[in-house]
Amino acid sequence: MSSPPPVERIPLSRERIVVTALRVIDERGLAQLSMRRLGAELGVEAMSLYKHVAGKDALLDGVRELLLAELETPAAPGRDWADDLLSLARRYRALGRAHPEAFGLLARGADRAYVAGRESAEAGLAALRAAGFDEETATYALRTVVRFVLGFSLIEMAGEGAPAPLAQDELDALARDQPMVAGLMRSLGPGSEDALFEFGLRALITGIAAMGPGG
Amino acid sequence: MSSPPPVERIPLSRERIVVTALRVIDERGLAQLSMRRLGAELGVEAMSLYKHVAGKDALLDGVRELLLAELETPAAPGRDWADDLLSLARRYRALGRAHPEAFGLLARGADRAYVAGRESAEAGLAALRAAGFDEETATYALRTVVRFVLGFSLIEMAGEGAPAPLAQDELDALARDQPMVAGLMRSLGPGSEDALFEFGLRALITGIAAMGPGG
DNA sequence: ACCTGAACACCGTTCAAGT
DNA sequence: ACCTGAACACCGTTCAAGT
Repeated sequence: MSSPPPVERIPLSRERIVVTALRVIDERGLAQLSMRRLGAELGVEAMSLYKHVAGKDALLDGVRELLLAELETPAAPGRDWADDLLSLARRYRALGRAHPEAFGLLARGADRAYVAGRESAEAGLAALRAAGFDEETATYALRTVVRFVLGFSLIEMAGEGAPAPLAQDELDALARDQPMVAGLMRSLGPGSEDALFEFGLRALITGIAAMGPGG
Repeated sequence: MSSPPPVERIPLSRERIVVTALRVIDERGLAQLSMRRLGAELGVEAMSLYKHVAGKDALLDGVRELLLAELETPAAPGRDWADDLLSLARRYRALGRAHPEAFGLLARGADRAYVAGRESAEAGLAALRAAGFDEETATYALRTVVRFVLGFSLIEMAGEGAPAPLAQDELDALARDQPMVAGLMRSLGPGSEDALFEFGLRALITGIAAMGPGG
């Protein structure tokens, strides 16, 4: 009876810490995440976090896992292997668009993406084998698509808002000496990312098809 | 006569600072580069650097330019557009292998790569146009290859030495539920990067060829 | 058991002062 | 003109002390 009312404060836990870290990154940017700020966000001193995560690197490992957990949706099986790979690639890029500030974390330890997306990956490999690809070619095909989309998105998300800050004299020299490159530079910018992604993905799938049993 | 012997000390300059910064990154890693350490390396207090570079971000801009300047070699024209694109891609990846620690800087402001590699880029575009590709398709083809190789290398260089630190229980679950993905995981590692790169590049070129006038 | 305060060894950057 | 010293507002992390 004389004890105080139940405290509002939810106890710290690794999960609460990691979820809050991702939210801070989403809202303020990766560079703004510090142990001290994260502690403040949780109503706690920074030093308390160390009871639940080994350090900042371990915290970022947790954020990466959380991110990749979002990748896997109950992927409906596609009509064929090409459909499966297109779907996997597009869901990957959508993850980047949902968390552009955090996406850079996925550059390191990219192999964990296969565990996170294991159901989609298994379906993709099965579809490739069913179409007559041998094990090695099927493996390379899937790894190539994953590498492409991860690399593509990393650069896209890192580029955010820095289109082409070239000095005027550089642009003039370019227009004089390499006019086609100058034309290409003008086409750069966020507006062309969707088309570029689909172009590259289509080229890759076409090229992979040519390496299969029928190619 | 009474003046001291000419000082050994070379005066600071933006170029000396940037060149030294790249050396520090190459030798000790990007995370180890600080204004204070760089000053020490140059025999100067950190604060003196601010007379020559606006800040750490401007310094890293300079390092990126220095890096990209290495990309351009007097590229002998290839036999055809596919040859030109293959050569550009391989020189890009070689740059990554030469400076794995610094390569991550190229994720941001990736468009500057076209200026740095402008001679190769112009040659590639010219070869595509000569083969009958229209301007838009030629532009997308070149941009796709550049994006692919930059993204591929970024992930490769960021991965350095972290093959697949999966826990045993994760591996067991994977072998049970997604055996093909488990097989794929075993194939990961630095030893397969060359083959993966060539596979992806070949697929991409094949797919691009199929989008050209003869496809 | 869980959280805190103080401390350590660092950061990037500014600015008045020295030479 | 060029460099420095001291300072400011931060970092990640450790550890003895508090509750």
